[in-house]
Amino acid sequence: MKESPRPYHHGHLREALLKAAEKALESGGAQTISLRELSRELGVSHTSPRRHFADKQALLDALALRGFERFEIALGRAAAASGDFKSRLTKLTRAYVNFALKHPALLSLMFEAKHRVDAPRELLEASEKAFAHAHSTYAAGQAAGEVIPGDPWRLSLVVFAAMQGLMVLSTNGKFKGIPLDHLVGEIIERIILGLRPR
Amino acid sequence: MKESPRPYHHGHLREALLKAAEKALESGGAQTISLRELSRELGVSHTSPRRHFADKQALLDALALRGFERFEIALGRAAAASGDFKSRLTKLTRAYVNFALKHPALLSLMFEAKHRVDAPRELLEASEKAFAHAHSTYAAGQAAGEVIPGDPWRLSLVVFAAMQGLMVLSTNGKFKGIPLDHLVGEIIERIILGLRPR
DNA sequence: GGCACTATGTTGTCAATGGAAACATGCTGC
DNA sequence: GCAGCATGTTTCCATTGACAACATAGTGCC
Repeated sequence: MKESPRPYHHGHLREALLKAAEKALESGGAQTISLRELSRELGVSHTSPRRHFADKQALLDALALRGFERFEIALGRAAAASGDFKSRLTKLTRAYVNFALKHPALLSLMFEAKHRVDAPRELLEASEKAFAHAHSTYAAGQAAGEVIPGDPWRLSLVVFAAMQGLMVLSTNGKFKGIPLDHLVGEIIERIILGLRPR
Repeated sequence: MKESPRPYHHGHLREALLKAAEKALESGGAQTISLRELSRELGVSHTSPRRHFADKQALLDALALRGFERFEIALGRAAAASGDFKSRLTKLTRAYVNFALKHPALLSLMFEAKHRVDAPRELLEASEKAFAHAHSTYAAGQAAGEVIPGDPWRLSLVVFAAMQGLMVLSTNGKFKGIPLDHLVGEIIERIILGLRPR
């Protein structure tokens, strides 16, 4: 039955919808995603998405959730590197920036979804999990005496906030014509100076 | 004719639309703004907004532009304060955070609008103008020998990026239960240490 | 082996929306 | 006082998200 011209059941509709939605997201923002448009692309009827997502928002939330999962993986890989605090923090930060540059619309969607008052708990948890990698990197830095004492969450906030803000303040991956990539090192340098015990 | 039950011309429709749109924005996000809904509230026909805004996006852009203008005023007032670099930077940063906490949805809209590929030039200029206050604060700090030399734009980026990120990473005005207000001083402290000549 | 159950997709329909065109009204400058 | 223009209205259309009722197919149970 797999080869019949059009099997009644799509088979992987949920996956296919998410994939198509992400493509649409990257190429035109969350606003431009239309359930009917997606259905048309996939050759299914315009209401079939409802079997998998109660709501358009539910689809967007699912997209955000997968975003956090991939984000977590990317940060996790970077955090696993060895080296001193500075080099580890740099790796982590670059992973962050790379993700943000590769999936700008997705990242926006992720944080927007997280900030909705009725954000699903799953989403908040996925976000926590991803940022936990920063927490552990800081804790290791503290253990090695390279970082002042204090709540690692609060310390890590400084760098991540700076990176996140970097994205928002920049235009088209650049700030005043300078590629973000070049700025990462500089910013980390400044911040680490403020974190070093003295 | 001003007192007739319903004058044919509204008189301040553009202003009224912007005002109503901003109210809707603050209470439900840009998504929830509907031109027809706004028209109904104002008691005009559902197509009248088109006389003032070619497009829904045009209305949102106008909203963003006014946001940048008010933002610029707030930062300008803070930047005008006297004192040493740290106190001036703190004032500036608090102005930023206050604005962000008071108008979260507007701030998102502002940066989103600025990032659109076809963002109107006006918007970019308004954004530049607002952030120029940071530039001048840094330049003054350098002149007084309180800040390391270097392009003030790049230096100011660190603090503003951190603040902007703080907003994005926080949830409901708090980070790990700590009000953002309390974090501002801490973050500035860390960053200034990295900016101080040594 | 057959039959109910359930998951998945479809058809038909609705109200709301953004947008466009043609028209109405009233202000303003000559 | 009138011609032209700015502003608002009416009417219409295609698209959209959502809903209900129905169709199809795969699964488990006897």
